[in-house]
Amino acid sequence: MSTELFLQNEAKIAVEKLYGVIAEASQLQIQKTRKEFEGDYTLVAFPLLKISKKNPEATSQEIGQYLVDNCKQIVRFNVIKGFLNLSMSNEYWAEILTNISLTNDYGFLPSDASGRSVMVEFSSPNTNKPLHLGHIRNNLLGFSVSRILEKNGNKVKRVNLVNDRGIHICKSMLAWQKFGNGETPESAGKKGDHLVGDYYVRFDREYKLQIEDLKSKGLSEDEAKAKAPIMLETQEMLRKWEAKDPEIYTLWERMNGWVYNGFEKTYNALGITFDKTYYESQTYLLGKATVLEGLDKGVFKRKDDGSIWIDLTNDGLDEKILMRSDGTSVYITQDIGTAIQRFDEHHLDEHIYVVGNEQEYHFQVLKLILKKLGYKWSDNLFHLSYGMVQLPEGKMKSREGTVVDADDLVDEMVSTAHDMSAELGKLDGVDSNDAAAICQMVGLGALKYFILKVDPKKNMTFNPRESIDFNGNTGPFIQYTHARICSVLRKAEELGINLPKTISMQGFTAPKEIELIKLISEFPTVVEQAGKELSPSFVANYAYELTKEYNQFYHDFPILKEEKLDVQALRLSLSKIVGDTIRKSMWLLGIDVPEKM
RNA sequence: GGUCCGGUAGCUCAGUUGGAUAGAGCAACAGCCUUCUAAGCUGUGGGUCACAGGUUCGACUCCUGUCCGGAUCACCA
Repeated sequence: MSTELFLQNEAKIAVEKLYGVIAEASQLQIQKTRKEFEGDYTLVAFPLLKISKKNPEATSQEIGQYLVDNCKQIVRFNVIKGFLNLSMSNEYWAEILTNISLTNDYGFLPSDASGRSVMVEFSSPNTNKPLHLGHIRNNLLGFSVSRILEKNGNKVKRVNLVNDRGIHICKSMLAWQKFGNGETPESAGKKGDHLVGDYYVRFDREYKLQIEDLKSKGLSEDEAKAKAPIMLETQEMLRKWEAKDPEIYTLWERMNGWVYNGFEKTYNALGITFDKTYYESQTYLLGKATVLEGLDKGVFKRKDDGSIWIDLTNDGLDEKILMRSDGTSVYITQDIGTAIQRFDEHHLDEHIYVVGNEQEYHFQVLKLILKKLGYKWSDNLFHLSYGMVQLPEGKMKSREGTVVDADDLVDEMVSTAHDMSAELGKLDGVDSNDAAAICQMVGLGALKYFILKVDPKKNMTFNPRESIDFNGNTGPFIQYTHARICSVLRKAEELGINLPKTISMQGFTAPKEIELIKLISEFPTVVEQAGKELSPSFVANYAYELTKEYNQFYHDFPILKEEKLDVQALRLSLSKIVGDTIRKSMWLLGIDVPEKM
């Protein structure tokens, strides 16, 4: 039980004994005491005035006195205005710390604890261009949220839905066919996803030229766009693909294969894995039967041209098309089918889609349609909608070449980590393999932390130069502190100093130690909160706060050099547990921590 | 135009059932390594929490309106 809950209970008893009224939980507000006042936790008196019928000071005074007299864990109190500040006993904190050190994976629940099964879909790349900064946010969020949900006691399945078909895929195929001269990733010395991306850009260039050409011949913009020969050819290619034309199909498989090899490298570099990968080419026909069923049930209606629609105007939305007049399906048709299939096959309790906020409307519609079709689980579909990543100059635009490429960015972060480590002399005498591993960890740590510390739903600005920071509120700062702690623990072992089994209250010498225990004891609540809100930023900000607090402690107090043994024991235990908590927090973010750096 | 999201220090961000004098980092300046890792620690300066009303003992937080920015409302995905 957290200290907040404990105190809330004690305060409830106090209020009942003193005033004969059982207070509501909402009237018993416990919060951490602000640093400038003495005390650990604070009871806010204002909501209780109606019960006590006394002024804030008198009410606080009475409750404080009662608690000190009747609760051995509370040893002191002071009242400032309407705030009752309570101090817990050293024995209480020693016991908390002992319990934490004896608890396996403190703050983490086993994955069957909730009995719930959750699917998280994220990444969902197109196979016509390489991953960029926007995908990085998506991948990091999806992966971290999966881990957070797992440690909240859920069974989690990470899935990727690859958009491997459609007109945009044909564009890069056609451009390669026309202008590629048989170029391959090997012959070009390029990652496959980058090579294919180049042809996607090439298509666009060609397309624009043809549009201009047609316009100069008197066609309107729209006509030119529709009649450009290269576009007509692409549409023809898509028809052939759908008819499984052998030549087109082979080309498609070949080029997608290049892209998958490229993606795999990027995922590996980022440390991202999936339990299952779905391909749209295998799922895009799903949902059609459901749409026809819905038509029979009268949930949908058919227009004169044969297209099928749902009218959502009564729900504050618009009309939405579900099947084209030629009988082909649109994007949402597939999502309807996929969702039904996944809930049937995997007995899911929840499904989370990690997709950018530009698709909020889409998921709103999807949930509503499934609800109208009678699927009760539609309430358990969540769109984890995250904001855009912008550059200082504004939005990234692939056509203007302002996108930040994922591979380039990772490389740049790692090489900066390398430069900085070398400059600081951190790599002196370190084995070159170890050094490379450390720089990898640090560079990626900087990038991942930078992105995950921001509330997912907010847009964020990424400055390629300034964002590569390794001091202050950054991943490397947290990693560094972990390495420091490891160093202390190594030294302790060398000196034959063992970690104590239980912590003695005599060891407390400073409020800083209690401050640290307080923070560590909040870890389970942080994990829970992050899971509830699907927000890794809670964990990131917590890790930073804990780290900062520990560094102050480390700076001000000797650990191994402390001569009083019970004090030394406490500080060593505390260091160990802080290190563990940092590592676990960072693990939840998908960030590795080094033992040396 | 309708709907949704955001606006907090020069910059990047915290601030969660409404609580005390709104916090960090970066950048700037000034200190601290014969002592467990200085990628650290300490200090200084920096704010009309977009604006105006309202609710209340108390509002960055809740409500209404206005302004600004973004997203979205395709027989695209």
